[in-house]
Amino acid sequence: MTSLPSILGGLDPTSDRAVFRQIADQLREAIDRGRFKEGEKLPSEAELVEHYGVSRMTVRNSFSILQGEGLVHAEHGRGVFVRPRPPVRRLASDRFARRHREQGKSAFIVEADAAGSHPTVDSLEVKEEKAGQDVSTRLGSVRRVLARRRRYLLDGRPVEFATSYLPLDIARGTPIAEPNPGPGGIYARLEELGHQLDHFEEEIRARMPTPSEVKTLRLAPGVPVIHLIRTAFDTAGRAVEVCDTVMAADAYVLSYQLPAT
Amino acid sequence: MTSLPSILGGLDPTSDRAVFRQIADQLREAIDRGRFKEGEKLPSEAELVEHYGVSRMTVRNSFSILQGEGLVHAEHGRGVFVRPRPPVRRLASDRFARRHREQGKSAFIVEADAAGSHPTVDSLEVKEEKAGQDVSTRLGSVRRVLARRRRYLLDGRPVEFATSYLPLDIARGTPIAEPNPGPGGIYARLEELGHQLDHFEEEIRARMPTPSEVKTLRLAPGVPVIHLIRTAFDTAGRAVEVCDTVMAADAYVLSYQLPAT
DNA sequence: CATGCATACTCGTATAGACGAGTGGGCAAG
DNA sequence: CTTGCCCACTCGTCTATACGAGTATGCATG
Repeated sequence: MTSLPSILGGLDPTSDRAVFRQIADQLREAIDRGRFKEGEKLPSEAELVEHYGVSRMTVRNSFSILQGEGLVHAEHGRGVFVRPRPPVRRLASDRFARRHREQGKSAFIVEADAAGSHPTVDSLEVKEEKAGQDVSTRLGSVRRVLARRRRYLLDGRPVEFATSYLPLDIARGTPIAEPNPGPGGIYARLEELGHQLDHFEEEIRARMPTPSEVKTLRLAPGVPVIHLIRTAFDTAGRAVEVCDTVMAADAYVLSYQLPAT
Repeated sequence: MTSLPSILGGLDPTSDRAVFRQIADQLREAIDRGRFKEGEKLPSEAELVEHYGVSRMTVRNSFSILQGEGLVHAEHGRGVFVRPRPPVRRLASDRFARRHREQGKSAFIVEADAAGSHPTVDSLEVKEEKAGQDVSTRLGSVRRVLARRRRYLLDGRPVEFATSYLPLDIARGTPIAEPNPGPGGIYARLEELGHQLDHFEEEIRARMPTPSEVKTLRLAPGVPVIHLIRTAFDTAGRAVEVCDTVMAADAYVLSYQLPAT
């Protein structure tokens, strides 16, 4: 183990930059330079207190900055570690192409298998409920909807939480209202029911997670979520489904292909 | 002003939830319920110390949680305020359609004007430089590129920082290498130069900002960035431009339209 | 009336100390 | 050798205090 002073330097008392920021800066730089590698343990609070000659709260303050940036994570009783960048899942813009649907398996399963990961779907809930303001508007002023909630996991890690909303007059009494809608998912069923799909509209936001999202996605501090709202339109121009998806941002790259016409 | 106890309730000493989390929970809920409105000042640290009978650091700890969630922001000497949700800028997926280009103004200016905001572009830098690993790969192993850097502001607020990279054999000595490339932007110039555009590819990530991004975008704590990398392809299948964009996530909603074929 | 300063109130930074709780290694007892 | 406990080390939470610095308000002075 290399000695601390050789990695971390000292403080500049003349600087007007707060001490805890200077410490955070030095740790961040050391991480960026690879002096501390992914998954590696940073010096303990006590060691940094010793090295810099500051109080423990000041060191903790520095750590909390890095934690907020998603650079490190603390483990109670073990130490503070450089957060490994987890493998990412790519979502291609053609993931809902009919040709994929025709193969029967869901987009999530197919992609995960291809990437060599072990996909799971859990906490499936299917029920009728009152439509929220936003969903109601998007679906064209419907009052009640069928809601399909599910959570996706990759190698045991939750990465995505999604809810599909469908108008009752379309979904009630069909396979769509079943926990397992069958091969090709609900888009395949919609087309069988005569709702030929025309196009999708996707809205993307990024923000910090709510506490409840932190819980269901087991998010580390400093990890934002990608909030995607997709509306499916049939050839008659009617919105037949709204899918509200919250993804752990550190697990995803979205990819879109746009024509230049 | 309503009295604090009527809004905030007390602590549960039997709970194993940390005191500062309980306080954060109560404040968060009060904000969600609209007891504290956008832009409104929360009770001061001193008031909360009084109300809950805890030390100041504990209260500050609560605030720092809410700040990390992007719910509130502190102003030195003034107080802690509920962060207003700023007006968002929508990026439609047809924003690079040729018909828009033909009108001459840049997409950013047109959209901002339409939304009634006052758009600005600053810190324009145009220079030749060595291509980074990623850019080089995307452009097909070029070594040096023309880099065009600019920052976009809306009503004085920086919302986006973008860099375009173009292969030198395409851009050198053309209007693209000028600070102002002329009406329709560089895509119009590319087509005039014989590089008929075929399609774009966009990759989207979300993450917490680096300190340097916090600075140039003047980001509040708890605001993630959307990182968008767009590659433009001509009809010959060659990548003719890579545009690397970092956006303040609280200022944007991206919108894409996908065919269902 | 206008200016400017004093002052009270705000958050920012830092110290020092205390106890709790999770983790892991070593040692002693079986 | 295995089991189980103790202990050292780690981060988590909380208190109490101190001083600095930005903001706003009102009052005194000109």
